[in-house]
Amino acid sequence: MRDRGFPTTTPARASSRRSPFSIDVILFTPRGQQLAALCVRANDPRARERWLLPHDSAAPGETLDAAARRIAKTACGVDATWMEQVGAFGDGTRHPADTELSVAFVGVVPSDDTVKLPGDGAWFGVSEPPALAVRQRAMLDAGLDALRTRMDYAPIAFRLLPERFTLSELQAMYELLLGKRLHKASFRRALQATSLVEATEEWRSEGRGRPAQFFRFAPKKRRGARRGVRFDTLT
Amino acid sequence: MRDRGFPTTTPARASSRRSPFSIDVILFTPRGQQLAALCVRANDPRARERWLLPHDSAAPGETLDAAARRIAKTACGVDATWMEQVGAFGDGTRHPADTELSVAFVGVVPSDDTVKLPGDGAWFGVSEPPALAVRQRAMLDAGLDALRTRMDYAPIAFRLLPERFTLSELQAMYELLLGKRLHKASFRRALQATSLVEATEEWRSEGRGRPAQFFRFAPKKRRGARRGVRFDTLT
DNA sequence: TCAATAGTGTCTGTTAGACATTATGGA
DNA sequence: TCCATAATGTCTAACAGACACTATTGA
Repeated sequence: MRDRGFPTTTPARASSRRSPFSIDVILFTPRGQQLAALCVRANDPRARERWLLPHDSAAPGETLDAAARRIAKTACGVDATWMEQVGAFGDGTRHPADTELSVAFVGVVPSDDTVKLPGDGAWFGVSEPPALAVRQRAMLDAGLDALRTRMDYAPIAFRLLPERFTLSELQAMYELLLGKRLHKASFRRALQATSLVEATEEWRSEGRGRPAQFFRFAPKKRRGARRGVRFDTLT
Repeated sequence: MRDRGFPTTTPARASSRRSPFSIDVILFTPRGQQLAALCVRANDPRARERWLLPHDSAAPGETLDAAARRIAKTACGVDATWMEQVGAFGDGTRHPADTELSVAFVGVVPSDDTVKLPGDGAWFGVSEPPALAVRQRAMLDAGLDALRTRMDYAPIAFRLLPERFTLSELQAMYELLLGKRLHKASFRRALQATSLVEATEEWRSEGRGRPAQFFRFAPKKRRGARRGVRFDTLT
């Protein structure tokens, strides 16, 4: 399943010609009440205790995005349900592939899909990351920042939920991704205003309290200009 | 002035070993009522009519940011007053340096500094860009997007104004950067709330109407949490 | 005086956040 | 019945946008 004819996620240093740049993937999944990031063990037998971000070089003719998705699938066994580029990292920092440059991608996989992980991978809670090479540590931090920043512009939370979900589940996912609690009534009002979800006829039966209605992700066209002059988070 | 011992901004293709990636700079300046982007003529005598974004490879030991600032200064003669990385571009698209990958940076220079431009450069209004290689065109578009997006998080407008400026000048700069008109009273209220500027004792004498007070950029600590649950511009 | 620009006061509709209340099922 | 969770109604403070008004200079 993991050998798809492409190089492995932790390429041997001894490869014939060194690649000019690596593509590194920061993959997140919900785990408990916080996010976890995927790391893999070093292939190098002398450094089996070191952890790395999944990375590889791009195959000839392969787009950056395709390479990142391939690396993610190789590392965790399933396709990422959302992925975007974070940026390029270099500046002479240390990287396990010894490349001058690395292009970081951030992605997510639903937690249901993370149960069976290839043997050399492990999920680390974002609050206790393993020791990484300097450049990969910078990419991990930037990946988490990018994930949270882009939540406002991409339907990331929905890509981590099943097709049908309750509003409480959706709110919990937003809280987990953002790392902070949200106000229930405000959350639902804001959600209502965006026309991102539509109610289904199904209700959840299990559990103790009042049943919750299931919703599905169904974004409507889009709304007019947002109000305001925002200077918000200036330096 | 332009020959600083580094490669020129439009390196000859015939260089001994091809660089693995280029660094490309999208430089903007206010020109009239809109932004203009800097392009340079191709060095290649067969293609003197082609335009390019300033680009080069990074020198050994040079950081990405330092290289981008050097390229910008070489291309327009003065230092950029703000610059950030946009991202990595590749995917097999055409690029004048024939590299597999390009790292784009976006920056700004005040319009006062753009009067004397090295001979092979020219400013193009963002609404009429010249024909560029596919990858550079993508970088130009992404650079403008990045500039406008990051205005809310970086004091870009202030980097395009002299140390002392009037609130009308500041608002005009925001309008030029964002490409849209803003409401005067709301603009000033929002500015007040951010504590980004402080008044000086100086007033502008010139001109017809009532004199305007000069302000200076002087950001105070930073404010508490911003309100709200924002889903704004979801897909 | 008028023209032009700077700066401010006030009103209104919208919304975030808080709180309370109702609704509905299981134990 | 009580408890737990879902869902909604109402109040308030903050704020964006609009408008009008005052202030101060030069022509």
